[in-house]
Amino acid sequence: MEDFSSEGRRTRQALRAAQLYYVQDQTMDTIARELSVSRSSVSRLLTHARDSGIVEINVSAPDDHVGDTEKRLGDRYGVRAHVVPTPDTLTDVERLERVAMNAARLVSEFVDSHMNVGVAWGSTMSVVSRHLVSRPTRHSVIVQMNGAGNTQSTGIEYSSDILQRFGQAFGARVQQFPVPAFFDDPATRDALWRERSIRRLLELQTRLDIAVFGVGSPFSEVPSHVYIGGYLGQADYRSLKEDKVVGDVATVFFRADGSSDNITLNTRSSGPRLATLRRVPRRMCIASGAQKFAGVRGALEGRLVTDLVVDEALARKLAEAR
Amino acid sequence: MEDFSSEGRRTRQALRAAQLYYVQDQTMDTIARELSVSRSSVSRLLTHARDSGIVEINVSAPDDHVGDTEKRLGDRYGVRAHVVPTPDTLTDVERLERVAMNAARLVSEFVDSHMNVGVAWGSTMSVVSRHLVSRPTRHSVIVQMNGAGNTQSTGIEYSSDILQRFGQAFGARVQQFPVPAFFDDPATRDALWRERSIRRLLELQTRLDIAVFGVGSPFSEVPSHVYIGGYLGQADYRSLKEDKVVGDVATVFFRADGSSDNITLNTRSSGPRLATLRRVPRRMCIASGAQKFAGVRGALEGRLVTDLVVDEALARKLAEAR
DNA sequence: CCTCCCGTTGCACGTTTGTGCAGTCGCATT
DNA sequence: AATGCGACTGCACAAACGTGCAACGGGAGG
Repeated sequence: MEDFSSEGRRTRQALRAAQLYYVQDQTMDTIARELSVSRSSVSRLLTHARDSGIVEINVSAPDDHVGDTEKRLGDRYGVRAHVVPTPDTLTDVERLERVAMNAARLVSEFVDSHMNVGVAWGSTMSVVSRHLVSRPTRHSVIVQMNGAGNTQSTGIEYSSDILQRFGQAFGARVQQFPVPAFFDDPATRDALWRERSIRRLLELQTRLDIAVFGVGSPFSEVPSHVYIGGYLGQADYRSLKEDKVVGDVATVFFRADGSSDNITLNTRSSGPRLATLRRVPRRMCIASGAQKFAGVRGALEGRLVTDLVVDEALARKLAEAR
Repeated sequence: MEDFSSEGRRTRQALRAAQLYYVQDQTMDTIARELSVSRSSVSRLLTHARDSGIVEINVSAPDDHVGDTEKRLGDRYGVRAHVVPTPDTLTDVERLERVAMNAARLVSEFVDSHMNVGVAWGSTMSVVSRHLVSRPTRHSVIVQMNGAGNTQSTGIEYSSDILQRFGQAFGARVQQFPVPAFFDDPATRDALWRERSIRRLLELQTRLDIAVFGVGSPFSEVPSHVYIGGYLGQADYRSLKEDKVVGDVATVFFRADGSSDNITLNTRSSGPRLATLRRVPRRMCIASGAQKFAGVRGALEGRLVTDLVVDEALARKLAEAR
C-alpha cells in the first residue's frame, strides 16, 4: 500500500531535494524550479531532510590524524575517546551544549535496528536528547536505566521527556522505569525488584546493546543536580564522603579507583549494578567541564566506559592524570 | 613521528573546522575567530574537508521510500538500481554530468582498503572520474580493465588520466594495461597474453572486488566514442551488425540477450571475457541518455551488472521494457 | 643581499541561504 | 454557511557564504 499522505509526499520531496543539493551540487534556486516550489520551501525541505536523517553528515579524521589526546586517552584507559573541540573561553553552558551536539550525533550513529538502548537522565543527558538527529530504526527499545525523579530546576525536564525524545529520534518503543531514584529502605527496593513487571525491565537492562549516561560529581564545586534536587539528605552526603565516593553513573556511586563495593547508598539506589553495566557492549559516557574530572576518572578506572565524549580541557586533564 | 608539514597542519585545521561547522553548527565567522584565520579561509578549509573525504555526506531513502522505478528494476533484472533525479529538460551533457556525480559518490562509498577496483574508460567514465570524492584507503589497487586508446575527442582524455584520478581519490596504486584496445590479429593478442607481465595483470582482473564501467551503444544515433575514435573500420561495423551486437562493456560486445559467444570482434578485443566479469562481486554500470537503452538492456540481460546508475528517463524505459 | 616564484591570506563584492511575517488553503467544528 | 485552527507557502530582508584579485611571505636560486 502506497503512502500518498501529505507526510509521505513531503518526505519524497525532501529526499529528492537532498539528492539534488548534496549529490548534484545544485543551488536551491535551481531545485526550486525543478520541484516547482519556492526557494524558501526548498530551504525548509533540506532542513527537514537533515534532521529527519535523510541526509547524514559524518566528520571523521583520516586515521593518521586522530588527535593526540584521543590516542593518549585510548592507551591509558582503553576507551574510544571523542574530544570535542572547545575553546577555553566558552561558558560552561556553551561548552556543554557543544559536547552534547557531538555526543548526540555519535549516539545516532551507533544506534541501529533491534537494539536495546539504555538511557540515564541528568542535565547532560537532557541537553544531549535535545540534539539527537533522527534516525528511523525498527524494533529498537529505549530503556530507562535508573528510577526517575521529577526535577524542575532550570533546563532539566522530567526524565520521561528525555526518554521520549530518544524514542522519537529512533522511532523506538520507550521502556519507562517507574520507581524512585533512591529508596528510603533497601528492603522496599528488594521487594519491588521481585515484582514481575519490574523484573522484566531489570532483565531488559541486562541485555542492553548501548548505554548512554553522564556522570555525577557530588563533591565538586558545582554539584550535579542529583545532589541538589532533594534526593539526598545531609546524612547521605556524609555517608558518601565516608565511603570516599567520587562520582556516580545512573545514581550508582563509585570511588576514585572505580570500586563500588560496600557503598552504603548503593543499596538504596535504583540504578544497575556496575557489574551489570560493564556487560553492556557499548557504554557511552558524556561529560563536560573540569568539575567532572574526579567523577569521570573514577568511571574510567572502573572500566564503566567504552566510548568517552568530553570537552578539550577535561580531556587534557584526564590524559595527564596519574 | 609527527607530521608538522604544512599539509598536515592544513588537514588538522580542516578537520577541526569541519567538526565545528557540521557537528556543532557554528557559523564560519565564529570558526574563523576560533582558529584565528579569516572567514574566507574557513570556507576554503571546508571545501578541502569535503572533497578530501574528511566530511562525508550521505543521502539515503528511508526504506519505505525507495523509488518505484528502482524497485521494478530490481525485480526485473536483479540489480540494485540507483535512479538519478533528472528533469527531462536537461541537455545530454548536463544529464550525464548529474548521473556521473551520483555514480562517483557511490563508487567512493563502495571502495575500501585492500580492494581491487576495475576501471573501464570512455566518455562516461571520464566524467565520473572527475567527480570522485576522495577517500583515503590503503593497499587498494586500481586496475585498468581493457586496453587503452588515445582519444582526443572533446572532453575525453587519455584513459590513463581517468585511472590516475581514481588512484588519486583512493590513494591507490594504479595498474595500467599497456595494450591496444583492439588487436588486428587475434594471434597477436594470444601471444601477448602469454607474456608474464600481462598475465600478472590478467590474473589481477580475475580478482577484482569492484568493476566500474559504462556501456557502448554502437548502433544508436549518437554512437559511443569508441566507434568514432578510429578503433573500428567499416568492415568491423558490418561484422558487429551481422553478429547482432547491441552494446559493449570494456570493449567486449554482446547481443540483446546478453550473449557474447561467437562475436567475431571479441577475439580481437583487449577486454575481459564476460564470464570473467560476471565473477566480480560488485559490478557497477553507469549510463545516461536514452540512446544507451539497447546497450544497457543487453548488459542487464547478460547479468553483467549488480549496481546500475542511470538517469530517470532511461530508468523508466528499462523498467517498462519487455 | 636581492629577486623571482609559488602558495597562502584577507578583502570586497555578488551570490546563495535562513527566517519572520502575512496571506492562503483545506478541513473540521459550530 | 460561517468560523476557527493549523499547516504550508512565498515574499522580502538580513545573514551567511564563495571566489576573483591583489598583497603578502618564505624559500630557492642568482
